[in-house]
Amino acid sequence: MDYNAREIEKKWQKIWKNNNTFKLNDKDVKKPYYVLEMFFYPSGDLHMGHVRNYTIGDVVARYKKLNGFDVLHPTGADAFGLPAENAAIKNGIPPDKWTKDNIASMYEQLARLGISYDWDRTVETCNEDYYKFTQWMFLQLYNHGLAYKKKSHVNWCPSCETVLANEQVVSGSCERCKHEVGKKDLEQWFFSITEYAQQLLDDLDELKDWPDKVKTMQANWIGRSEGAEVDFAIDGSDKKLTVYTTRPDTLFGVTYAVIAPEHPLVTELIKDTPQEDECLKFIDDVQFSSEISRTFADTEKLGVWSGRYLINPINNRKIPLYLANYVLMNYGTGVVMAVPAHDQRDFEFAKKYKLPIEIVIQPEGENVDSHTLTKSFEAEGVMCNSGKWNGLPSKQALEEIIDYIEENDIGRRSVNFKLRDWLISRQRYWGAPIPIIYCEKCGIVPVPESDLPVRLPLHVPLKKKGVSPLTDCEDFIHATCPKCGKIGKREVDTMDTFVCSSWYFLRFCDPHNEDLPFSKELADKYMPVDQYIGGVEHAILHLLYARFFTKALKDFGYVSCSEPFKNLLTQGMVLKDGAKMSKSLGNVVSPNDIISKFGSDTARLFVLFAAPPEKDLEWNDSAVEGLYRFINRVWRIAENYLNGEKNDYDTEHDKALNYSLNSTIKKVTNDIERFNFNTAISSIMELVNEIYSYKDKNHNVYNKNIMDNVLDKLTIMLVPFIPHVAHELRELLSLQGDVQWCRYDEKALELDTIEIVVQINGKMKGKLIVNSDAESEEIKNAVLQDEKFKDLISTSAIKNIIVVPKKIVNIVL
RNA sequence: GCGGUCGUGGUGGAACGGCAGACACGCUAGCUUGAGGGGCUAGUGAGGGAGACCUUGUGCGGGUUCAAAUCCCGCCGACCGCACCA
Repeated sequence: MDYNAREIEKKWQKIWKNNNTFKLNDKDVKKPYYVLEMFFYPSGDLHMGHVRNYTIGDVVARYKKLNGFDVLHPTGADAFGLPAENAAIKNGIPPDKWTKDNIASMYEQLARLGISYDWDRTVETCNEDYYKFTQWMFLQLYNHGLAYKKKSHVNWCPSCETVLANEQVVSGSCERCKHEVGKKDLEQWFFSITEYAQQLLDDLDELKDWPDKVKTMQANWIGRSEGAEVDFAIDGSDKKLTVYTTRPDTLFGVTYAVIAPEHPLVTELIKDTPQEDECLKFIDDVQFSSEISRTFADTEKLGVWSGRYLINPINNRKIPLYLANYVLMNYGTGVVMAVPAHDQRDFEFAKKYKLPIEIVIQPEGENVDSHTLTKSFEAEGVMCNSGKWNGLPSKQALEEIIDYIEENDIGRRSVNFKLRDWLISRQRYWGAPIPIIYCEKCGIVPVPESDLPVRLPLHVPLKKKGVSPLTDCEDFIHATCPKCGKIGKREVDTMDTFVCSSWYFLRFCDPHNEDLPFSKELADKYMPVDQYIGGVEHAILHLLYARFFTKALKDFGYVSCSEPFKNLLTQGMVLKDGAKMSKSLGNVVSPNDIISKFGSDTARLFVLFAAPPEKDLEWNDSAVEGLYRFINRVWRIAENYLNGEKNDYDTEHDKALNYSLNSTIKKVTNDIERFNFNTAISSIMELVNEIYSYKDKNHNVYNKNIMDNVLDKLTIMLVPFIPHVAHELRELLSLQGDVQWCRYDEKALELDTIEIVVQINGKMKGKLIVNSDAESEEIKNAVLQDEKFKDLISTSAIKNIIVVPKKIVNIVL
C-alpha cells in the first residue's frame, strides 16, 4: 500500500494554518532571516516555474527556521497590469474581480504546495492600502526632484497601446506581447534613475553573492564610458556643435562629422542651403523606416551632406557635416566626430560616400597606408599625423589631448551612460494612478499625501484607443487644485507595474501600517532581504528598479540599507522536451495534476532533485514517479521498524549505520548551505539505502538505540524537502514535533582504519587499508610491502613517492 | 561584433586539483504476485577476456603538475544577454 499523500498533506496544511506555525511576531524577533521569492503575477494558475521558485525558497525558509532563525517568509501578488485588462476586454470580467479571484486561487495553490508562508503578511499591489503608498513613493521622488514630466521621443507598443520603458523593449519588440515597438513624441512621466547610474554600477561590487551574469548584465545596461566632449564650431556661424568621443586620441583623424536627423538644430542648420530639400527628404525617409530597425547593427549606413561644415578645434580643419541614420539622438550629444581610419562604422560610411580616411595611429612597429586599409584599426598604437603628440603611445596621448582641450577651453572630460531615465507612465487603466493634478493657474500640482490614495475607479469602459481609459471617466478627472482650489484635472495615466514591485519587499516588513509604507524600525530589522530567489528574466528590469528605489529611499532617510537584496539566486527554467513549457507549444505539465496524482511532497522533491537550482530543469514523468516511490520507500522504513523486532545489542552493522547517519548529516547540512539541494537529496537516498541493507544484514532485528536516533535525524533532514510526510512520520514514530536541525557527532565519523588509493604514475592501481592516523612514512612502507603492489613495482625503478595521508599514494616510476 | 555561461554514459546529473560517472531515470535478466503495478536481487561508459582483470575514456589540440573533468593557452560547438552607445 502506498502512503496516503493526499490525506497527510491536507492534515498538516490544516495544522500549520490553525497553529499559525509560520507567523512571525515582530516583537519576538531576535535572529531575523528574510527569505523572499519574487512574488507572483496572478494569472490564475501556478505553473512549474512557480513550483520550483517557491519550493527552493521554502527549503531555505524551513531550514533556517530549524536552525533557530526568526524567518520572515512572505508572499503576495504583483496584481496590476495588462492581462487583467485584456481579460476584461475579452471576457467582460472586471479587472478587479479577475485579479482578486485569481489571487485567492493562487494562494490556495501555494498552501497546497505546503510553502511555509506567513499568511498574515500577504500584500497585493492592486489594493488601495498598497497603491496608496506606491503613489506616496511617486510623491517622494517628485518632491526630491527625481520624478519629472517631459515631452520626448518614446517607445510605443501599438498592440498594448501604451508607452514602454527602454528596459521593456527587447530586440526592438515589446517585452510583454513581442509586437514590434514604434516611436511617438509624447509628454510622459519619468523617474531619474540616471542620477543613480554611478552608484548602481559601483555598488554591484558589494553584491558578493549575486550571480556574475546578473551583475554583468546590469553593468552593461548601465553602460558607463569615459571620454571627452569636444566643441566644433559651425563654419559661417557663431554657433557650435559638441561631440562626445571615447577616443580623443583620434581627434586629428576626424575627416567629417555626423549628426542625428532628429537633432533639434538640424532644421536650422540646413535652412537655405542648396542641400535643404535633399536633407528634408532624407529626414523623412529615416523617420519612415522603423526607428527600431534603424538601430540594428547590420542596417546599412545611410547619410546625406547637410550643406554645412564644422571646424575641428585641434587643427582648424574644415570638415563636412553629414546627417546619418546611424547616429543616435539619445546617446552622447547626437553629434559624432567621424574617424574612418579608427572606427569601423565611420570607415564603412566613408567608403560608401568617398570621404577621406586619415590614419593617426599606427600599429606598433608597422606603417599602414590609408589607401590599402580594408577595415578600421581600433586598437592602441603609436600616434602619427597628430602634431606634437606624434610618436607617443596612443593611450598616453589620449590623456594629454584631454588635458590640452580643457586648457584651451575647446572641450572637457566627460562620462556617459547608456542607462536612460525610467519612463513610468502608461496609457492603461489597471494600474496605480499617478497622483498629479493639472491646474490652469498652478500647472503641475502633486496630490497632497493626506489625500492619498487617488482611487482607481472600478467601473470604467475599457476600449483600447491609445489613451488611458480614465480620460473618459468624468468622476475621476475632475479635481480641485490643492494649491489654489480652482478646478483642475487629474493625470489619467497610471504607473508602470514595475513601480509597484520596486518596493514590495519593504512592505512585507510592516504590511499593516496605515500611515506609512513601512516603519523605519521594522524595515531596518529585516532589510536587506537575506536571500532573494527568482528568475533571471528580471536581471535588469525589476532588480535594477528595486535597487534604485532602495537607494533613493535611503537618501530620503526611510531605510538604512542601500541594497535591497543581499544574496540572489536565479533559478533556471523548467523545460519539457528541451523547450520552455508554454501553452502555444502544448508542452505544459500542470502542477495541480501532479499534486493530485502524487502529492506536493513528490512535486517538491522532483523540482529539487532533478537539477541544481540555477540550471534549467528538464521535466521527466518517470523520474517524478521514481521520487514518489522513494517517499514510499522511506515510509516503509517506519512501518517495518514499528512492526519489527528490537533489541539493544551493538553489532558492527550498527556502528556502520551510525557512521552513515553522521556523514549524511554533515553532507546534507553543507549541501543545503550551498543550495546544492539535488546532492543533499541524493545523500539522504544513500542513507535510506543503507538503512535497508542494515535491516537485511541484521536479519530484520533493529538496535533500538541506533534506529531511534537514525529515524529522528532522517525525518528532520526531510522536513525542508518533503515537510508533510516528514512530520507525519515523526508523529507515527512518536518523535518530538517541535524540531531543530540536527548536528552530526564528530566522534562517530572517526574511524580506526581508512582506505587509501594507490596510484602508479597517476593511474589508480588499487586500494589499501591503513590506520586512519598513519603518517606518510608508515603508509609508504605499507604500500611497498603489500603483496598486491609488489609485482607492479620494482623498488629500484621508483623515482618518487607522493603520499597524501588519509587520501592517496602516488608512486612515480 | 561585445559580454556571459557551459560542453562528463541512452537521460537528468555527481566528483575541496587526488578512485570519473555518486544518486536517480531508463534498460536487461531473475525472484515475488492470479495478471498488471509495486517490491526485491544482480547487471548497465566503450573495447577486450570464460574469469579475477586489462585497455581506453570527461568536445578537439597543446601546456602546468607526482596527479587535470577540474588550472592555463588556442580552437570547435551550444545556450543566454547586449547590440551602430561614437
